[in-house]
Amino acid sequence: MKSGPDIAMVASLVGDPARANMLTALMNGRALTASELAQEAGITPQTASSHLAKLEAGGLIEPEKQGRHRYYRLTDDDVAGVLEGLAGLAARTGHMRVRTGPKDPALRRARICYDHLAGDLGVQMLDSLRERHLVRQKKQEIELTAEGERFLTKHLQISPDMLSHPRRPVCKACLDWSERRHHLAGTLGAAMMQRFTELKWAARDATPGSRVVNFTRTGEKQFAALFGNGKD
Amino acid sequence: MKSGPDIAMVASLVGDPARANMLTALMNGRALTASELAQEAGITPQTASSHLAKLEAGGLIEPEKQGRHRYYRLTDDDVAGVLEGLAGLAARTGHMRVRTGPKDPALRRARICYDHLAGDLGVQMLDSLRERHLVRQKKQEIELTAEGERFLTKHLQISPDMLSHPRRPVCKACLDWSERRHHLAGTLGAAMMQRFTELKWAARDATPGSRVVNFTRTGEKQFAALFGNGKD
DNA sequence: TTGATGCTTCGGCTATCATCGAAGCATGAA
DNA sequence: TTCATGCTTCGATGATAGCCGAAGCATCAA
Repeated sequence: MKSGPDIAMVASLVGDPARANMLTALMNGRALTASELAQEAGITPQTASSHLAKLEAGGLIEPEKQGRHRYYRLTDDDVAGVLEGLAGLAARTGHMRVRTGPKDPALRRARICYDHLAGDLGVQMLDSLRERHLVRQKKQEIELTAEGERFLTKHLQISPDMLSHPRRPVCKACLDWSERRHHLAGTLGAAMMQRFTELKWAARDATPGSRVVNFTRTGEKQFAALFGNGKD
Repeated sequence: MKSGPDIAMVASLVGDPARANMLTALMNGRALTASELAQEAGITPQTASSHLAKLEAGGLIEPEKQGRHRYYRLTDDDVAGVLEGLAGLAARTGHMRVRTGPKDPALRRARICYDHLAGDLGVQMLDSLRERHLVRQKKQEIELTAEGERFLTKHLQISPDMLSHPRRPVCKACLDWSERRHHLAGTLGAAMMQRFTELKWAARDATPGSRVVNFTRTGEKQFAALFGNGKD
């Protein structure tokens, strides 16, 4: 007996246009919120919720809860590989797809996420802190090391005492919207962003509602000196 | 704008259980007839016809007409690769599938296809003829070489004059049912099969309706001496 | 020719499933 | 607390598509 669903089961998940749009939106590795995926697929949040539950049950995507948002990402590279394969088959039979263009590059580079720095530079900063053992990260848990405390005091005039808060962690990994990686949240993330502003290294964009963060020329140099990865 | 179907289009093709069963049946590379695929999927020929048309339009399978049969095979290895990927994703989420067991081994080994030899030995014979340049093959077109004519006369007492027929080609590639490869049809294929019978190398199985061809012990040796590939 | 087999097309039935409105939770802010 | 936001569940609707019976071609055999 042919038995159960097997490949038809997982293929039918990808077979729905709305779900396929969501999955392709996740193809670049970024994790997106449920609402963003709904908009990406052109459907209402209710419908998207139903689709996301199915995709998750099918093992194609994994959720990560973040405040009142719910981020979804592809389970792993195997899923992305199969999607690429399907795209390849579709492309050669003439079923091309118009790729949704890249978003605002400034938004990708640096922006405000709640009250801390996100985007390319935000991810780069946490990477740098981790590599130099100024913080220790286990999944979403981030801990400031003694070496890290000294670093903050010396270079940014941030004392560890300032960071304690009754209901908010000092450090926290926050999933980045434009990158697939984490950046630094928590009271430390907020304090650092505030310090960057005070030092006139960066400022939020003047446009109302914009989340873009503009770095000054000297600010960018200072930032790169502290957290640079040598690429810039 | 999200534009058209893209991966959802091709994924939905695989997403239907009946079509998925057909495709998995084709995964081993063999080409199957429409009716066989219908049986494999557990549906009526009409329904299967509709599915096969869609799969063909989607570029997943390719037809090869053969008499009143219509053989289908996967378009290429890319398709098989994507199917394997999907199977992998399905397997790890617990959606295993019971593989359909192998068919009658005797039928696979040697059988009558219309009036010529098919099965493992039939494919092996054409392979041998091709390797030794006794025939030249381009796709389904097969041509007997001068060297081939001498070979036939010497070893099987088949003269080229016997083979001409007003409406039937001397040589023709015929798609094998148990192998994915071609075997030799045409008046030459028929003449060779007839000669094997006359020489008492082989005989059709006594069971009525059976297409199995039984080789005698000496017949198998003689056959292997002429067309062997060294494996037996 | 007549009959048989393999496959396709047509028409209608049915069931599945995507979709959205409305309401219900959960989290965070004031 | 009260309000707002993000997401989910429930219920009903509507359209897509798989399915089969019947009939129509095409191929092969006698």
